[in-house]
Amino acid sequence: MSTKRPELRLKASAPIFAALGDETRLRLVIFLSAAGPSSTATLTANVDVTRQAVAKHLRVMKEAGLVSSVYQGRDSVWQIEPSQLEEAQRCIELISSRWDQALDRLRAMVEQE
Amino acid sequence: MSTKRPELRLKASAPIFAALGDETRLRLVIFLSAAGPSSTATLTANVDVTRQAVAKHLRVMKEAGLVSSVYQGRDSVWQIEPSQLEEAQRCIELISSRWDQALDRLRAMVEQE
DNA sequence: GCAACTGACAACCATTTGGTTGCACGTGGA
DNA sequence: TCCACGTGCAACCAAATGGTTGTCAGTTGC
Repeated sequence: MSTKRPELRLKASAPIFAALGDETRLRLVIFLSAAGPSSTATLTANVDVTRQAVAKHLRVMKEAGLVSSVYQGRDSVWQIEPSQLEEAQRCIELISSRWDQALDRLRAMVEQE
Repeated sequence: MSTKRPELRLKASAPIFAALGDETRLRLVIFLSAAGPSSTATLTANVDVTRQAVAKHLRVMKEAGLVSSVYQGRDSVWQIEPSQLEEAQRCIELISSRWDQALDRLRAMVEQE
C-alpha cells in the first residue's frame, strides 16, 4: 500500500503548518484568497510591515509550497497553491480519525474489564 | 451573522498552526492519535529528545488548545483536543473556498474584456 | 533618457525557539 | 520507611525567526 508510512508524509507536513503559523503570513494568505493573484507591492499595502519583510514571508511560504509566483513585467505576482492546503487538511483529518479510533479502542477496553 | 469578521478567527488560528508546525510536536500528536491518552514518560519514549523538551512541546500545544492534560497519580496524562483541530480545518477550508471564488471572479473579468 | 517604482540581496538586531543539564518535589511500590 | 520513578521549574545556550535599513538592478511611463 502506498500509505504504509504516514510518518513520512506528516514529516513533510510540518513546514506547511509552520508556514501558516505566523500571523502576518496567515494574513497574506487570507488576502490572497480574497483578492486573487497579487503583486508583492499590493500585498505590502495590506499589512503593516515593510516590503522586505513581506518578501521574506512569501519566500518562506514558497519554500513550503503554499504559494507560487510568476513574473509579470517588473513585478512578481503571487498566488495560492491549493494542493499544499489539501495536504494539510488530509493530515488533520488523519489525526482526527485515528484519535476517534483510539478512543473507541479505549472505551472497549474499559467495558471489557 | 456571527462569521462577519473572519480575520479575527484566523488571527486566533495562527497559534494552532504554529503548534502543528514543528516536527517533534507533530510526531507527538501523531503518537497520541494512534495510541490514545498517554503520559509524558510514554511520549518521551517515542521521540528522540529529552523529557524536558517533550514537556515544553506539550505546554506549547496545551496553550494552543491542541492537547489537554489530567493528573493520574504521579503522572500527567495527555490527550488530543479535537475542537482546535476542527478550527484549523475550518480555517483552511475558508481559504480554499475564497480562493476558488477569487479565481472565478478573475476568470469572469478576463472573459468580459 | 530619466525619474519613479518594484523587487532581490545583504547586513544587522532583538526576540523566540528548541534543546540541553541540573535540581527539587510529590507519588507509589517493595 | 525508603528508594526509585515521574514531573515541574529554572538557568542556560545556539540557532532560527521576524523585523529593520541600506544598496543595487531591472521595468515602466512621462
